[in-house]
Amino acid sequence: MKTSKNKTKFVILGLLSEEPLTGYEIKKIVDTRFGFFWSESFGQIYPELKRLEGEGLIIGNELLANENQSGKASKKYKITEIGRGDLRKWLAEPVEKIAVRYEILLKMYFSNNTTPEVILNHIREFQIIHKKQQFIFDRIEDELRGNIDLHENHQAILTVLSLGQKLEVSYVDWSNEVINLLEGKLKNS
Amino acid sequence: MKTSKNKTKFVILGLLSEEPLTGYEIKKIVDTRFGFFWSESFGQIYPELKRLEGEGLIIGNELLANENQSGKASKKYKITEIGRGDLRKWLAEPVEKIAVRYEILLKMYFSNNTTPEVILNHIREFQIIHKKQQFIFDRIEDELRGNIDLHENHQAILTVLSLGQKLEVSYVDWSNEVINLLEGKLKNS
DNA sequence: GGCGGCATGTAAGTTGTTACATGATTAA
DNA sequence: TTAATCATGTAACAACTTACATGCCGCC
Repeated sequence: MKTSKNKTKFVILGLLSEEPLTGYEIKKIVDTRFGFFWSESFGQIYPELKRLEGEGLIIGNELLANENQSGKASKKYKITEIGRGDLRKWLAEPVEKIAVRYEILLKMYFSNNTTPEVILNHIREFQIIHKKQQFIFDRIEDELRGNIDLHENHQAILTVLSLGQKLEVSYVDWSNEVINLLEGKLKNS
Repeated sequence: MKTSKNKTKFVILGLLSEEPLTGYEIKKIVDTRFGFFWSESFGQIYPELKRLEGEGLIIGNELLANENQSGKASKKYKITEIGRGDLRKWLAEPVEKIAVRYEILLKMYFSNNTTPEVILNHIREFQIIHKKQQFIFDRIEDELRGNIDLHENHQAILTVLSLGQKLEVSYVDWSNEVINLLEGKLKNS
């Protein structure tokens, strides 16, 4: 089974399977809810929405400027039955292996070419970012556990969040180890 | 400080900072040693080597077919002092935030649109892959700890590996949790 | 004789980012 | 009045993948 590329399509279909949305709203949801494991830009979303409408997988409904809360006309899309079919088919396809890029590990690997101080600063910065993210995730978890029926896919959201939390623990633990190691090295020199 | 894009450049400079290499060897090293946090294709490496040579950051040395172990002529590149300067400059620049794409979390998030069995199969597959990877990393660690002076950047390699190991633990733990949850759901239905 | 590994390279296509243009409303 | 938010869309570019062409050597 050949796996489908063009994941933007399925991000859109997946989000529209819950409720009708505009392109702008899709982008916002991807940024806030999927931020730690996915990203999409407007330059991908808008042309893709047009394409999917052309294929009959979604249908758009124009809203006049006075019908929504903004000053500009917008377009709310909803998924069709054909769209749901494509979504289900993709869900059953084999999962593509995770794709990651950690520039920090590249710099760590090549760290012989610079001073320990330079690397230490990077790791400290890294740790600050991930401690913050850890805090945010824990907040989100509290909120979700307090409102069990806010989303119909409540359990799925918690499961996704759970991997995010575990990864943040790994990042913070690892940076602690590296900071200790590098600080020890600096003291002995 | 604006961060440099075009990371292929620094992967090449970084690897050449240790020893002269051919394009083919660079690709092999990226695949085997950086595989879990980075990737480069031939289509990126070969044109980039040409460009870097044109800029005087590296210099290539042609080897005839009979001078190496293959049947084809090859080109060994080594880094210049200017190249080392660029590498050091990049090492001091702020680190770009990690970029990840977990298609499995997308499917998890949208799992309401399919059956628990479909998701369960994906998670089981995911777990098999990451248990294998965990085993491989532990092997590499044993090997490295047994040969302390194989590489001059020995400690850096262990540090990079350490994050890989922690991430694999997260993946395996998480998939265990999800498998238990979904199997429970299937029994109660 | 065929396959896998060594080895280089290009072309075409896809994917994704960034910047820009447009423009109304609301809050500081 | 100015910045932020809502909102859509395109153009240019940069990054990256995939397939292909070429060809020797050693092994089974």
